[in-house]
Amino acid sequence: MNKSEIKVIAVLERVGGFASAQELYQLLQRSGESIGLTTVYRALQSLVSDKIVDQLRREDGEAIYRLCGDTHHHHLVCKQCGSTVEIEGSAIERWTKAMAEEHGFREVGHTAEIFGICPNC
Amino acid sequence: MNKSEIKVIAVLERVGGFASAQELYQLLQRSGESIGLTTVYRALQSLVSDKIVDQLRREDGEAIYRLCGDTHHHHLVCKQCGSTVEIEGSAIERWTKAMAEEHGFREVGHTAEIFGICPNC
DNA sequence: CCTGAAAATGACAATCATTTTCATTTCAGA
DNA sequence: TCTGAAATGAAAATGATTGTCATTTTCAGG
Repeated sequence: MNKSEIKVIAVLERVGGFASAQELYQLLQRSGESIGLTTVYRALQSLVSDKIVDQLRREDGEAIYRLCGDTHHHHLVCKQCGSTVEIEGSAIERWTKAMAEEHGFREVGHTAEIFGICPNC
Repeated sequence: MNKSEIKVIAVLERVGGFASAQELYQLLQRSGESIGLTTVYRALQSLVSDKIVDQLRREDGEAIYRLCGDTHHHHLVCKQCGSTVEIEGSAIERWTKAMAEEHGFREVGHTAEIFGICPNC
């Protein structure tokens, strides 16, 4: 675990959810850290293979990362204005577990998002 | 529905599962079809938005496609080998509706996927 | 048959995330 | 202080996907 990895973990903590490598890089830049994009990618790879960070994919194929073991939440996203509401997802957790068990899958995770039009729009 | 889309559907039928745009393009070339890569991409986009084809992502971010079944389903995806199982998601449908109602959202849709390691891996 | 507008096509270039390369810097231990 | 391996990051390479645009095909109406 080197300095870069620690910096990356720190941003991920601040973010509190998923973020792409490019986003993390920009956040680090803005907060005055001197770190290159290449290094961010390398730190993320390393953290993923150490199972400290979870990696999955956005719909457009971009990789997104978050700290493992986060008690994560889900989002209700407005298609018009982009505002988001954090929502509770214990139903999803149960569904994930049930489906995984039914099909013999191990080490399961999931993604779930709801999008629509918010009351203000 | 134009000629290209029909060609693409035909290959997808032959493949019988997931394939990337590049793979489909090569298969079409090998079977003597005259079709450009751009056109394959366009046909796939169109088929996806018409819900004739399902699109999701390999672990490396490459998009893969296959013919839709007729029911709205979700996927259980193996992180290692990429094999997928269609799963039932009525719990998700209910959750989506409930959350949307609670927060006053209209015209809601959702995405949900479970990923893990399958019994064979 | 024509004919022209609209849709479809595909070669090529552009984009963008990610990876590779490689020269330089850091730093722990001798 | 010296030394070599690991870390760093700028820049180039890669590879999937998308955008551009000139050409071709389709086809309805004359």
